[in-house]
Amino acid sequence: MGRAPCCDKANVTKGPWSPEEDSKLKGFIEKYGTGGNWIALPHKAGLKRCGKSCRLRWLNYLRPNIKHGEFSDDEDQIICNLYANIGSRWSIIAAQLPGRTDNDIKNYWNTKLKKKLMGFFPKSKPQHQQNFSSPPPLIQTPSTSTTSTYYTTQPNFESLSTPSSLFSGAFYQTKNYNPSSSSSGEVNFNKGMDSDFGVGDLMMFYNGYEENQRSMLSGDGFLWGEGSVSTNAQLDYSLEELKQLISNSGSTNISSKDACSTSHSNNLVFDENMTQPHQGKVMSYYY
DNA sequence: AAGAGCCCCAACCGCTCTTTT
DNA sequence: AAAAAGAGCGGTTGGGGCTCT
Repeated sequence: MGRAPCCDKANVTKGPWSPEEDSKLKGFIEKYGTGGNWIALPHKAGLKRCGKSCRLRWLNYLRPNIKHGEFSDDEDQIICNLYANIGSRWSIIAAQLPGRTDNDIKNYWNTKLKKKLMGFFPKSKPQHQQNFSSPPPLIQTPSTSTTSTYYTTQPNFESLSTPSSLFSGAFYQTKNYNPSSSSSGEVNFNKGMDSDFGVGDLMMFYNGYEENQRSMLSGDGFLWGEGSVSTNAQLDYSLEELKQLISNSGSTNISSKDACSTSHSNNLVFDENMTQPHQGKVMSYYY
């Protein structure tokens, strides 16, 4: 038996929101809150909209302190860094960028940032590659007001200085790597870790050469692949310089530097002490 | 000036996860 | 413990606006 629809699809308005609808929704939520029930909210607010649609509209557009418009270089860096570490976990990435929504970041990544970064990648594999015979090193960095906990295969991306430095490490998205959230706002990366190994799809970038590989996720939460990961050619350009390079030339001809930066500019921290029964180490994310 | 093609982004869809009954 | 309901997430789409020819 299929699941009942969340709303009567025949009797709900779809498409762009009108100013009247916006003001009704905004006014209602400001006065009464969401009541923890989005499904019932449109009826109470006098809107012919699906609850999910109301939620989306509120979260992505109407709620206070939403930031629209140009992303700053700092925001670019944070997005790139987190994407390189955790993949398309937009909600988690959005939590690091006050005022930005997951939808915004997702759109920005898909339409602009990805292209901006890809524009730098040569179409050939790098000369030097390094095989992982053991789990990759962890990053431990001081945190600011927010703390994220992930693991990475790359020592760090120095200030996210350039696209190629961003992606010279493993660039992965694995099906077994799904953070779950608790009501306290803590996200635990413990799914799929009950067994000793999980196998997921690993996407890797060899300084621009993209390919899918199989990856292994061990019981203690480390991920490493069967393939190799580029470690060369970090480019210490500022984002502004990169933008200039993009605009100046379609072909990139950038001298390489050491790929492995040693400074720790991000705020990803691995808490080795956090464990859960039967589930090995836990990756935690606080915000 | 007009048509075609492209780009961007708001919104939808369908799925999984969490909570409630 | 199981089922149902609700919340949240990520992928995808469609249309409006912009740019190019």
